[in-house]
Amino acid sequence: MKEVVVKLIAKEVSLDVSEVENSIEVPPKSEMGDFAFPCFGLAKSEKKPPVMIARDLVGKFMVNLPKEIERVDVDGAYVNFFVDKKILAGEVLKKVEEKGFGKLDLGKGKKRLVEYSQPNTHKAFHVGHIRGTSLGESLARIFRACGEKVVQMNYSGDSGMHIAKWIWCYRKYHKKEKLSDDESWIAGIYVDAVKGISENEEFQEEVDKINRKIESGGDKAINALWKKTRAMSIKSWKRIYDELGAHFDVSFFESEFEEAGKDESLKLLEKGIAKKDDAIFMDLKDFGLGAWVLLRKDGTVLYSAKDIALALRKFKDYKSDNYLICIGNEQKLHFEQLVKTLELMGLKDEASRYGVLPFGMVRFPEGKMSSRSGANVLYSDFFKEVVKVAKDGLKKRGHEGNDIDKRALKIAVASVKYSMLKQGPKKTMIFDPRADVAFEGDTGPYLLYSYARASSIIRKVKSARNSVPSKVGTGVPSLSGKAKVKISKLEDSEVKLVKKIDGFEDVVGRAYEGLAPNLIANYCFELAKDFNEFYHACPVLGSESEGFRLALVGAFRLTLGKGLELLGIEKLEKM
RNA sequence: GCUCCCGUAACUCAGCCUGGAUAGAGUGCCAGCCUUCUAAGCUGGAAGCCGCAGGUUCAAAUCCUGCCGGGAGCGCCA
Repeated sequence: MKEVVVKLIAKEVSLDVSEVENSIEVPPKSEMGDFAFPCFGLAKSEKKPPVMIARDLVGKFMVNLPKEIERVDVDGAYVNFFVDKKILAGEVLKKVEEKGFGKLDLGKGKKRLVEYSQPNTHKAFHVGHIRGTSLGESLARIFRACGEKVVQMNYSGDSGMHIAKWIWCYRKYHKKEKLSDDESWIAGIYVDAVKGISENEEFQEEVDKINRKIESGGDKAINALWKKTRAMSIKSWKRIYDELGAHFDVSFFESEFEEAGKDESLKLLEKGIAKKDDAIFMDLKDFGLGAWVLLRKDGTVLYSAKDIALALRKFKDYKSDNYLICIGNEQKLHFEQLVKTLELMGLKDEASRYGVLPFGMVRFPEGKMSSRSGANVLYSDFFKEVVKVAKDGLKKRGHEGNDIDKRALKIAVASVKYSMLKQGPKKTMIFDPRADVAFEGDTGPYLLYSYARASSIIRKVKSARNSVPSKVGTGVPSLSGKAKVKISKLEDSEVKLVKKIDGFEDVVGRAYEGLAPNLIANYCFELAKDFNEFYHACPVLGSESEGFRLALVGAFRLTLGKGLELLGIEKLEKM
């Protein structure tokens, strides 16, 4: 539809097609038209006031209006175009039915590695991880929808000082307690360790000693304890990832990169790329990136060195056009230091393919949801609450059934993921469990509900068709859309919905370019809103335009379904 | 002190990349709508020096500069 308008304008104006295309806008109100062309920019070259240019253009357009355009109008310096809604609706329904709908080729042929989630063993999987996991998963899906080959990668911190602290604390204060895979117990010991060390400086020396023992692998008892507790943490993530619908093609652990990281650091020192004083470090002050320590003064390895080794592994085994890493804001500098170091190592090309998407912290409104793990809120504690709210909601509305727990969980996950994704990734987000887990308005459950409503209509038609097969040809129209549906005069809410559906691929493209799943989330909400307005204004079953409306419901359902998939939110046929 | 991010309605946020027509949602508040496809819904209303001050432009929430306020980071945590 837009192309028709573009062509029409380009013929009369001294701009080329792409310039016209970029300047076309959608008017703020639908009564003003479907497309608008502002004439301000032409004033200079035409040497005429914009208002007059607009008036002249409209005059020219009127002479030979293509059938897709109903009429043109002038409003100040704008030329407004009104398209034929029936033709538009027909085109949109046809487009949605096509196999490749929602698939773009912006990233065709591109290979990408996405690293995200990165939980630490022996520490809490907290709400910040939920944000990162949701973001990374959604991005991976968007990349794929745009034609990229994507490898989803997790990288977990199973080695390092935090492990030493945990083991130190367990052996010193909690030895009598039975090892448990209960998250809050595991996280609690870490918190206890941090507290203990901050109270007595000598304790850090004890921890350092354990750290050296872990790294050298010489102490059998410590090794066994590490192995066992590590496995417990990892086990607890499996359930979390299942619930969150996160998928990883490959999982790496820090412990795999200790040796290589150490070797690489020593090599850098030998080559004079790294420096040594107390510790071995990269001097990046000239680049405004400070100093980046690779090995401690006792020679043990830091996560910086491990990240270098990991990067080399990525380049070697997962050669990609882009290596994206999705991490918390507070680690931004660290990765800038990594990229600069790779550059200094002579890996300029690879370094330039490294991309960092830092996301903001998740905070809670003051005084709420504090937990024994400090400022962090554990995944399990938090989700228990949300699921309960979802289940109560289902019961309150009479949605019983033996799969109520399953549905409550899906609703809870949708709620949390949606509120994590609907905001721009950079922003520090204030997560108010009470508000964000409310299920009304701009929320995940609202999307699920809208989807379920559409599904319900379609179910009704199908069952009607099954029970009265003889009527197929007359009363109940085809759902496949292959049969032509008659489109009579459209209601406003129908037009609105059609136009919104039409905008889906555009949004996917922008989300892809901007690494911004929030655009898709916002779109899904608008789409659902338009559907609900339509749902209210236009009865489907038994109406005169049943055929068209059914097709429209189907198109909506399909589009929202694709949007939810890109967000990594599981659909629900029934609430 | 330096670097990065944020500042839009009472609250939580879109819009800013790529400047255009009276700045949009949701929540909360007020007033309505369930004998009709799921009321987790729909309709209407009140509510804004778009942090402040300059600059660029025919046109600035949007671009530039400075300031103010909040957050994060800045060598042996990850």
